[in-house]
Amino acid sequence: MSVAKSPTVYDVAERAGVSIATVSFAFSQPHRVKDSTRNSVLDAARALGYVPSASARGLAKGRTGALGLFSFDFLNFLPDAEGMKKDRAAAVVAPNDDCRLFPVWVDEVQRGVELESFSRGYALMIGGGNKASSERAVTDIAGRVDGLIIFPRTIPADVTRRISARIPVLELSEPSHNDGLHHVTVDNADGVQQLMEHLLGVHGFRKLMFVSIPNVETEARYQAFTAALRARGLEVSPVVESRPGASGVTSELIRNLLASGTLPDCFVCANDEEALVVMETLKAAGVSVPDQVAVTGFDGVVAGRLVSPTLTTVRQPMELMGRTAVEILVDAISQPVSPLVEKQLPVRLVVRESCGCS
Amino acid sequence: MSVAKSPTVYDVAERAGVSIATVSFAFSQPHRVKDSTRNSVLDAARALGYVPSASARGLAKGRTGALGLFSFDFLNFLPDAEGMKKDRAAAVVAPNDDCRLFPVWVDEVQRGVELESFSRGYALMIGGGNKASSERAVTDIAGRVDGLIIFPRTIPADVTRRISARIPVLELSEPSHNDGLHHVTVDNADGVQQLMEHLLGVHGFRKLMFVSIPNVETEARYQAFTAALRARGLEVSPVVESRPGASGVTSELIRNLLASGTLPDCFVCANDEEALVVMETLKAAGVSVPDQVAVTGFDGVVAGRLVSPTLTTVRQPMELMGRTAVEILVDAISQPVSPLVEKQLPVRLVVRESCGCS
DNA sequence: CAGCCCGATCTAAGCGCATTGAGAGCCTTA
DNA sequence: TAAGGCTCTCAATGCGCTTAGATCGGGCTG
Repeated sequence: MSVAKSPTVYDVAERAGVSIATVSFAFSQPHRVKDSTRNSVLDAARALGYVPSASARGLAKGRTGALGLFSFDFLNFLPDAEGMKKDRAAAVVAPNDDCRLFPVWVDEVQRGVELESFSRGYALMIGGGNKASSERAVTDIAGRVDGLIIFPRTIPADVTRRISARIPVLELSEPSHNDGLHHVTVDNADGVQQLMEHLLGVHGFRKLMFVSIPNVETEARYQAFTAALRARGLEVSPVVESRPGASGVTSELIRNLLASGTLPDCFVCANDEEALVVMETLKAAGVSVPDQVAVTGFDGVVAGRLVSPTLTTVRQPMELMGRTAVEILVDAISQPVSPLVEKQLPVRLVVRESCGCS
Repeated sequence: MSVAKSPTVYDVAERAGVSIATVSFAFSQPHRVKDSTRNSVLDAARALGYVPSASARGLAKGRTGALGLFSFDFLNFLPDAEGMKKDRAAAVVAPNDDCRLFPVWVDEVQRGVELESFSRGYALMIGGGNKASSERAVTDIAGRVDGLIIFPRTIPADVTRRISARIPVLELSEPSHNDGLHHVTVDNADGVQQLMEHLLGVHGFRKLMFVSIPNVETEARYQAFTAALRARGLEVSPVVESRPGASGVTSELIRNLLASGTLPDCFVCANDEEALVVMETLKAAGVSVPDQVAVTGFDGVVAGRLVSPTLTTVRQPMELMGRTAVEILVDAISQPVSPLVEKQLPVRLVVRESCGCS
């Protein structure tokens, strides 16, 4: 409210009858200042309502004391977001209760990043933005922090390269050769192998199809999928390619399979999001899951526990991924010449109903 | 990785053969610079990997372009957090699958804050910290932003007062007289009234007990609770006082009620968190919900949909609360002498199983 | 052709803090 | 008593950027 110019070190110094250096020391290096002096400085600061400017501090120290997380652009990413924004009134009365929109895995990772940052004394700067302003948005937040975490496939390589010359940058993705970034990811191959052992061994499925948006993450999962099939001498069907948000494509493919009577025993989806679309499509087509066909996912998002049947999946340790990322960045910040770190975390099979287990 | 000092406006200016002012203009006021000049500046910036320093910019402009959100201290707030941290290995294999810990309502509000901030071109600074360093932590983030959002009962009044003299501050709580803060809250009274109409009208309950940690929010809900009872001439039992995280207290009280055979028709809980504790306690005591006693909550968190029976509750428009908060702050930032805003948002009854509906 | 105006660019002065090197007292020690 | 060693404090400088005001060439007008 009050528009009074906010007090600075100068004001505090004057009121306490000392120099600004002493004020600064009183806060940052208490032992260098006599007790009585420090107290009078702190009193003056309190009386004036002094709040140190992080901008000035950051500029002077060459560090901001904050970490950055560049998030997906939910405004474009989430199918309903635009509609929700347009129809604000509707949102009031019928708030978004769709767990496919929140929390997604990004949110769980973010929670881990938050917790670990706070406990290490860093503030967290979260950025996001629409595609159009993407580069602007990311350099904007890069300029505010001492280290940056980014989600896979959100930022062009040349931009991350430029930023990583300034501060350490960690991407939550499979290591990419010589990209100058730290990496934290999960053991995709092992996860799929655990899953396939269950599907092939316990359920005895023989005909399985992989559903995926092709990218680096899903590629690793697909390789493990085909390897498991080949190891048992089973046939490998072509991938069912879906597209983000475009459930139309997936549903058309599934309808074709239905029409030709070539439905597999199980749809192995590259992630939970896909799996939920597939399940919805099957339900709409009157196909029973898991009686007529099984469905599995990968990630372990909350939505998978809310659908019926509940989703069998491979759970990623998302909070831990976030914490680990912070840990690596903090180390890199304190030791600027340390080598790039690439860490792979374990995953865990979560058997629920959609594979045919009860 | 590279420890090369990162380039500044000076470097860019030199390479482009212009003054630093021109570099600055090329970015912030493109129309003031001739096209050819601007291009050569941008080329130079790109070639050097220039990333503007937000600290310097913030200092020069007197604004940071970021909003702040001061979060609960989850490290102390969440019962399991400490254990999880200690046993990191366990967290890897058995990550936290408990929806009572995530997402809680705070997280949903945060999502709204994020989305609205991004779409308005603000970055979001998230702060948190342990109680010991609370004041330090909050002034730290206050020093980094142009406006601050805080959750109820997280920060002492004298601290918020001091900060609000510097930047606009909004608390997500019932307005408190003359505290110098903006407020966004929900219509607690209306929510409870909708709920009570359902419980008294549809279900015909006559004996209801209120379960609560007493504070400003729950007080408003309790008042509406007693008002509804009195309006129908029903008796008002004393509040069952619970304590955060201390399910022991609640369960002891409930056990007493059981022993004395004075179980009510329904436990009306001040929020979902309480309700989940009550349901768990009842289940442990072998009492069937909703057959022997009904339970209701308030908030509409995800966990309420995952328990069995699913939780009847009053849903707050959490994402909208976050968005609204940002909206108010952004206005306040652009018009420093505007009056304090207090906004109340509508809520909605969500009837599920725990009240006895199917 | 002098006088103006205007666009494009530059010069210079901070923004609020951290930090270095030096000064001012004061206490020890020889 | 002088010299040396402390402790506490200060003056001064720079961090990288924005921006008001000055400058400098044209192009126009009369």
